[in-house]
Amino acid sequence: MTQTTRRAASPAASGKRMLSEQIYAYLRDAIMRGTYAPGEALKPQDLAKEQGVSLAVVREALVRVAGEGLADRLPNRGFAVPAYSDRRWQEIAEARRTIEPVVLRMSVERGDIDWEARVRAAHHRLSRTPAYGPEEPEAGVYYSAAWSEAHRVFHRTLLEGCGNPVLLETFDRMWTASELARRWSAHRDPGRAGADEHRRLEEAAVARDADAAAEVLSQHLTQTAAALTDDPAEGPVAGG
Amino acid sequence: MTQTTRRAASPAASGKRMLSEQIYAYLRDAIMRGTYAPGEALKPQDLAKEQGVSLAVVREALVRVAGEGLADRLPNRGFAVPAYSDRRWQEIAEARRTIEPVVLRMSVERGDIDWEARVRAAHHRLSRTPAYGPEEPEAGVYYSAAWSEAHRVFHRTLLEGCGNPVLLETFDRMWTASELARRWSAHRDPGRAGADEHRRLEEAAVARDADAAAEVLSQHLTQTAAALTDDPAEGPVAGG
DNA sequence: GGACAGAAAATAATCGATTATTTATCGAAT
DNA sequence: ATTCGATAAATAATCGATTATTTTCTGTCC
Repeated sequence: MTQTTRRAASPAASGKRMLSEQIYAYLRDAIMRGTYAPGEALKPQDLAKEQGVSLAVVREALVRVAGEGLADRLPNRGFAVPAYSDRRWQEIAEARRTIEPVVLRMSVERGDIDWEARVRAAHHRLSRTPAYGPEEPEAGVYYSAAWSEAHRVFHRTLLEGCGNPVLLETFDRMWTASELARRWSAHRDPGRAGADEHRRLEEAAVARDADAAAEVLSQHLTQTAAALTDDPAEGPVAGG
Repeated sequence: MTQTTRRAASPAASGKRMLSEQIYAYLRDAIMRGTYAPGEALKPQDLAKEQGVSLAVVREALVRVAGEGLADRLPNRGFAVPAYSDRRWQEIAEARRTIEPVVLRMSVERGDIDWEARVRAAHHRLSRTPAYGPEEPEAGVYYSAAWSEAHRVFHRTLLEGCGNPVLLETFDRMWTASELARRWSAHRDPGRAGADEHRRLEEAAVARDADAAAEVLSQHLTQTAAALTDDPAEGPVAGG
């Protein structure tokens, strides 16, 4: 609490030294990592004591988290980790299948050399990052944090050629929802990632084959969804 | 302040009697209506005194509003009405052109009879609602609140046949951003609405002509963007 | 006359405590 | 034994005040 002129307590905290920001980041990360079970109540008092801050900052962080869809809010009943149904996950997956191929097509048509280079770099990093790090095998954690981030960056980079921040914000939102829902999906598949599809995505992108890229992405997303809904043996695809 | 057991102060306030909710609704409406100039600071103290509540509730409302993109937030510098550039508006318009026709196609292919009926109802209401009500001619207000709402409902209803809440949330978000950016766009066009295009949209939808519907919507959005960027004389289209 | 340092004012961020609502507990009546 | 109702505990929502940061207003020095 008494943060009298505390400077850069968190690592690499250059510009933002706002207490609520830290708590927000903590909550977001904790929920995404599966620290709290779905449906579990997020009690401001417990969090405040646990994090050593006042109720106000916890509350502000919770409001932000809820605004992003990472927490449900019931009037006079507080906040809770959202309990995504399989149906919900399918809706998110369908939304991604609907939007991302179109954006990817735009990206391939517009992206410049720098974009191509970044796609190559992102794919390289993804392909060389082990999906399962030597991390502690907590419940609900299926991929290393490094791989999850590399995965996200690759998919985002693919779309960044479109040059439209609004569309990229839409991607970010859906990716977050997708990752959260996937974590708690009933039929989650801890199988290996779709490395081959990622490779084909990269190739189609730098080859400027918009149709092929869009098609591969569409299949990739479809298989991902199928792998989580049906029997895992059917589609050994895990990536998003 | 002293809200000792205040019951249903606001009209039709049945379920939600949360102070922060009211302030949130007020702020959202005020910003969308253009009550505050773009770039203007939203000072919690002033708002708190003005609305008769404490800082905490104003702060919570501001955090929510900022999360929706209806306010900018600068660390240690408070909140402010976002100052959208024309470039920003074009990005939003492009995002809508990219996504909405695809969703409309899906909607036309999936919508049931009930959806058809609601499309007809929404269009009827829109076509019979005067765009310019006898409201006080405040600065920045170009359409009556009733018409704006009917307009939004019509466009949303067109897409609701898709049956995917995630895609509809995306629409809601973009519509909000679009309306806000349009209000403060440099080249705003107070001309009459694209009533004819709305009629053609309705026809194509209930006729189950997905291609035509998507094409008309794409043109509609393109013309709307063009009308605000170029000389207003070029494209006398105002609707979204 | 302009730039700079320092004090003063304004505003943002945070805190501790109060009030209101919901949830849990317990006992009486059927 | 179960349901209903009142009380007690827990938790959410709100408030008033405190602390920290930024901005504004000086007056001085060059």
